[in-house]
This record gives sequence, C-alpha cells and structure tokens, in this order.
Amino acid sequence: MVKPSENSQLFKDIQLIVVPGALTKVASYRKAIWRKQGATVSFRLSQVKPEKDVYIICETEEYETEPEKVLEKLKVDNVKYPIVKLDWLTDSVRAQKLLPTENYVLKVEPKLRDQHTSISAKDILKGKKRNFEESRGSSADLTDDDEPHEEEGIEQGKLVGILRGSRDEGESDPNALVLYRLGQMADEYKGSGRSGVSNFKALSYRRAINSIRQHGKKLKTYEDAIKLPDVGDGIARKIEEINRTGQLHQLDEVRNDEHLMVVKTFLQIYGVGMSQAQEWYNRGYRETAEIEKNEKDKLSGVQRLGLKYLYDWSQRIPRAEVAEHEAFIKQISRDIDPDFEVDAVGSYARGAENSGDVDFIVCKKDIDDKGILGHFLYDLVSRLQEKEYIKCSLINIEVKNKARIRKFYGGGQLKGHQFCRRIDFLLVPWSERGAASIYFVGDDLFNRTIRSLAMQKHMKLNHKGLFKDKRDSKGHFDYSVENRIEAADEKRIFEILGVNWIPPEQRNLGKISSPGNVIKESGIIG
DNA sequence: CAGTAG
DNA sequence: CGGCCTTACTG
DNA sequence: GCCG
Repeated sequence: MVKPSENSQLFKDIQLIVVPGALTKVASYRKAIWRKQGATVSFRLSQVKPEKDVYIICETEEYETEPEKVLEKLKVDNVKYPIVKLDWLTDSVRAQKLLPTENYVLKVEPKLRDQHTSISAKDILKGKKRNFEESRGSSADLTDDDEPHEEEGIEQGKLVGILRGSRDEGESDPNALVLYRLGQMADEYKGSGRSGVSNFKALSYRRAINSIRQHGKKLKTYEDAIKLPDVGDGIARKIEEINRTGQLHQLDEVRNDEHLMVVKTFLQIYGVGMSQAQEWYNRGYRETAEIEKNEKDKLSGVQRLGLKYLYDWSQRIPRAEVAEHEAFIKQISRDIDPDFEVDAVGSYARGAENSGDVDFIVCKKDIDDKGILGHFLYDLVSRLQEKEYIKCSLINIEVKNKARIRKFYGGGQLKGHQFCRRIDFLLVPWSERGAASIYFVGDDLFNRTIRSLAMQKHMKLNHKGLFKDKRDSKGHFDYSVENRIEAADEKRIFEILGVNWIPPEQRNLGKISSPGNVIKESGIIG
C-alpha cells in the first residue's frame, strides 16, 4: 500500500460532490483522506464553489448500471460536471496524481420533463413531495409508492428486526461488553452540550447500540462493525478497542472531566437544563448543596420543587409500585366517572422492571370534546389532592379555562410508601388514542425511528395522528382531519407505515445494556 | 428563549 | 456541511 | 457521532 505523503495537496483545487449509495456506505476515513489532500467534499450541488474543479463522485457501483439515479439523488435534470466512479479517486490516491477521468466517467442522459412535472426552485427545496401529493389522493395506496424507497429495507429492519431475535434483557448478548461500554459513552454525552458538542452524540451512540443489539451476532472486527447501519468509523474503531482491551480510553477522559460531571449533576434537577447548569458552573458552583444555599431565591417554582424532590425523583420506581399507583388512580377515576379510562403507559407499558416516572393516558370512549376532558382531569387532580396523594404540581391547573387543560405534571405519593414519584396525566381525545398511545408508550428512540420512517414515506406522525405530508404555500403543515390518515387505531398506523405491529415490550430501542456477566467474570468493572 | 414530555 | 422527531405548553 |  502506498502511503500518501503528509503534505501532498493532491486535490487542492478540486471539489467533490459525493453522491451517497443507497445500501452500502463508503467508510468515512476515505473522505478524511480526500480532505487531507486538499479536496473540498460536499453532498449538494448548492455547495459548489466556483473557483474549484468540480467532480461528481458516485460512492457505489449501483450507479454504473443506472446512472440516471445520480440526477435523481442530486434532484436536478442535468449537470455540467463530470460524473465519475469512486475508483477514479481511489486510483488517483494510489497513483498520487490526478488520473484522467475518461476511463471512469459515467454517461448520463439529461432528464426530459413534461410541463406537469417541470421543476421550480421551490420544488427543489421541497424535494419530491409535490409529486407525491399529486399522484396520491387516497390513503389506501399510500404504502405502495411506485418509487422504491431505498432506505426502506434498513428502516424497516430497525423496527421489524425487533420482532425476530428479540432476546430477554437478562440474557447474555454476544457483544455485551461492547454494548455496555458504548452505553457508558452515551451516558457521558447525555445532556451535555459543551462547546458545541451536542447530545446528538448520545443519540448516535444509542442508535449504534440498538443496531448492534439487533444484529445479534458477535462483531469481531472493524469490518464487521462498520457494515451495520448507524455504526460509522468512530464507533467501529471503538468496538475494535473494546474487543482488544476490554476498555475504552476515551471513557476515562470524559469521566475525569470536571465540567461534564458537574453539569450532569445539575441536570438531574427537574427544571434545570443545559443553560442553567452551564451558568451555575460558570459562576463556580460545583455541588447542588451550594445551589441550595446561595441560589434558592432565584430558582423558578418548578426548579425549587426539582431541588426539594431531587432525592425522591432520582429513585427508580419498582414495577409493583407503578401498578399500585395505577390501581389507586383507576379507583378514584371510577368514583368520578366510571366511563373514563386511565392507563399507565411509558416504560411500564413496555414491561420495564422499574420506571423513572409514571405516565397515564386519560380518555373516554367516543369523547373528543376538550371541555369534557379538561373538566374530568381537573376533578381527578382535585380528588387526588384531597386524598393527599398529589404532593405538588409542576404546572398550573386553572379553575377557569378547564377546557384548555391537556395535561398534569406533578408528584404523587401512595400512603405507606417511602417516596414521592413523578407522575404525568395526559388527556387524549378518543379519536387520537392510537397515535397518542404510540407516542406515550415510546421509547423515544422508537418514536424517532418510526417518525423518520413516516417522513420517508411522505407522511408525518405525531401524537395526534398519522398525516399526509401536505403543506400550504408558506410551508405550514395541514393538520386538518381531511389530511389525517389514521389516529385511532395503533395497529392500523403501523400497517399503513408498512411495518408489522410491534408490541410495547419490544419498543425498548434506546435501552442501555447492563454490564451482565461478561464484565463481572472478567473483573473489569469500573 | 429555555425547559419538559414520550 | 447540515440535519438529527415532534409540538404544545410553561415560566 | 452517523448519514446523505
């Protein structure tokens, strides 16, 4: 292998527009090499720099058989730059000179468009969504889009893959140590926004963990690892290190980072986010006790409660106790109106052995009326306060405007129990209970994944329903009932999205693995 | 604007 | 390089 | 940190 000299600026004057492949990916270290040699690497034609020689690079071989896909990817009808295979670059790097492109060029016919599909600047901004709207009128055929979605296999795999090969959590995973270490990394980055480094890193780690768990087979090498979706160069390398040494050196760095540790401590307080935590750190505070002593009068009401219940709310709630909360509240609810339903959702519904809080969905058969719903929640909360179950409220429930009440957040404690718990009530119109259930059962990674999937299929999923992705001229979304595809039936929403229904117990995508036996046996806990 | 909810 | 799910609500 |  030829080692490129450190200072060679082989690609100094060129700009590469990379057209990503659909199913396979080129390791990102390659792009790093190109950049190191002076190239500008971009992904959109809008980023071309006039002073550079522009080349369009096809990452994968699929474009050699269907070159017109390049134009589709770039969302244009024609390009004036040469479209070349990836090999041109790799061969050029190897030769340490810019090779002639003639043997690598892909011939692409300009796309001809009729008037109906002529494309405007606005259309380009919106991608192909307009075409979709025009061709799809009813909800019935929304799933069999005639244009194959390249990511579909992967995205469905993320969801459907959970169904097969789902393992009990306690069972040992072939990658247990890797999952544990990556989970530690995710934890370290959770909620940290230091110096522009955002918690998107934590998101990436959790996605990678999910991907590895679903793969189910031992990842022995870097090459094994990087093949998986959501596992890139960085994480693949870390997997290699964990396999080799059992450790992850980067973990020690972040863990010894005082700033990170302190900020994370402050973030545990309900009502305190990055901004507040950072400010306290900057003022020199390092412990919550100092906040309590010096800043108490400056806290918001919610933060004051967060501090007051810091200890209680950091305790996990055993499953059995969640069930007790549910039974108690169901009883009170029946006393007010037996036709109202109150169900514990969240991690409890996903079968968790313990939960961080308790979430309840509140609804009544055939009732969408906000006035009725709001009135009931007001009565329910009042009754729970009389019974001295509710210890505090994190939001105001006004006596007037009951019709505007949609939720209640607060603290609830059962008689004879040690801790006050975080509880949430969420009012749900009967016609939206399917969508609401998906949302409130979670977990959040599952929600993000299924919502992404919906978007790729030109639909939009939120807690109020599954909608067609239709907007007005200003780009504002159409939430009218006519634009709603489905909201009441959870299974139907899955069906329309083209995935088999997934039971709540299998929606734990973001769960960080416990160390398991591997760690204990090898004695490297720590 | 920052924070919270799944 | 820019996006990473979503939207209403609170203070 | 990963993806397009």
